[in-house]
Amino acid sequence: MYKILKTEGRAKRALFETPHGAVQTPVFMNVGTAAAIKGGLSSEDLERVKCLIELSNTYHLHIRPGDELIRDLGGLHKFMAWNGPILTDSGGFQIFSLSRLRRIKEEGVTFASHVDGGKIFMGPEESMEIQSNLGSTIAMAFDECAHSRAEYEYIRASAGRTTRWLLRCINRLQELNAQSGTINKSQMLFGVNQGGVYEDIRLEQAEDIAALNLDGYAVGGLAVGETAEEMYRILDAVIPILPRDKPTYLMGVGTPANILEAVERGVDFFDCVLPARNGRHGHVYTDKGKLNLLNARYKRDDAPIEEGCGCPVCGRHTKAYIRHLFKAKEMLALRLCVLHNLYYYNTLMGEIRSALDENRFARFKADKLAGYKTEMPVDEP
RNA sequence: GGGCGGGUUCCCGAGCGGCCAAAGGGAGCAGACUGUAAAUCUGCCGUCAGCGACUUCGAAGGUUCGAAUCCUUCCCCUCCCA
Repeated sequence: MYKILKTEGRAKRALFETPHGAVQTPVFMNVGTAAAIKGGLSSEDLERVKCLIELSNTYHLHIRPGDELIRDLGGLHKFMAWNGPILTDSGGFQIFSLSRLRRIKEEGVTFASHVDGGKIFMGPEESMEIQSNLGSTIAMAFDECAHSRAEYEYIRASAGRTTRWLLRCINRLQELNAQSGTINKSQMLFGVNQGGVYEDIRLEQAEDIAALNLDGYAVGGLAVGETAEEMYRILDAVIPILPRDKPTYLMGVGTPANILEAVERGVDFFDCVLPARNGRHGHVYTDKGKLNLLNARYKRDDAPIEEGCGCPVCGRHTKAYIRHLFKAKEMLALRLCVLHNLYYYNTLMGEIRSALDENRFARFKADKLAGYKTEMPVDEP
């Protein structure tokens, strides 16, 4: 299922086979939380920007339109007309991001729906049932993504609970996969490492879940307030503990620089809202750094976002035009920038894979990072 | 020709003796955004190098310790009546 093709230091170049197609890693998962890429992209656009795997969210689809409805309509793949692999996030992140609207207990979490304020209970079993109804390729274990500034004792308790929840996820998903009527009977499960910025908690929790023979292992709770250096430190400590013969997934990360650093440390899967959100906000990625197309300096710039870029946008449109679209509040502006950014990310991953294939990743990474400092605005390394 | 209501900082628009460089929008400029409550949020936005000074509220005079706010004249705009 997961086959390492090449390694360079701790970096892995692998092939992950799924019932919905093979995924070449390292890979960036394109985030379509509510079964759509924000900015007005369709599943057809995902193909155009070379997306290899899409990510949707359990919590959002459970609230609207409802996972049972999606199951009745044939599952998420059919619903959104995307035949490639889909990973569904468990709803765990919402425990963190809807912090004022929830209560956490051992059984699970009670949320207030951000849509209508109604109470929603979700525990490991509920999350698995929802993800089973969605029929995604990979289900994520229901975890708690605590804030990195949380107290040690809280993080310790939270990480322990995440491990106990994982055991319940495994059991429930096994049952669901065995049921008749289940859309994807070979739905896979990734567990999540937690522990904030505390290495001892991280390591202990990682050892606990590493013993569970999951389909993959995620590192969660990073890029949520700590510095990039702390994040890399945690990765340095945790990744070696996780099974090397299983894919690893750094949840919610990150900037191109973050991804390069994490690949070097052995991460296979990434996902991040940045390319889509920044695109909607007029920020676009290039090999020279991130550009803010809203800036007045692009008013008369008749060059594409990036010279030589093969995306559906750069061959046709200029920065001046896209800036005008933003100023005129045309939704095309958002769409064009998201298309470019996703293409940029997916292409970056392709370049990373080629570099690993040819054993020149270290050099590639150094060159790329140096390039990001060329233009004025650059993401935090 | 008579009458009503008006002219406020780039635009719209509040203010109607001191707490007014002047509310609020818009535009403009810049910043933020990392498992998406996010086509969002924040800051700046008369001039000068300052929490200080200077120049502004159609124009010119005047009243007052003090005026965008009151008075006089003038210029312009809207609407109504002839």
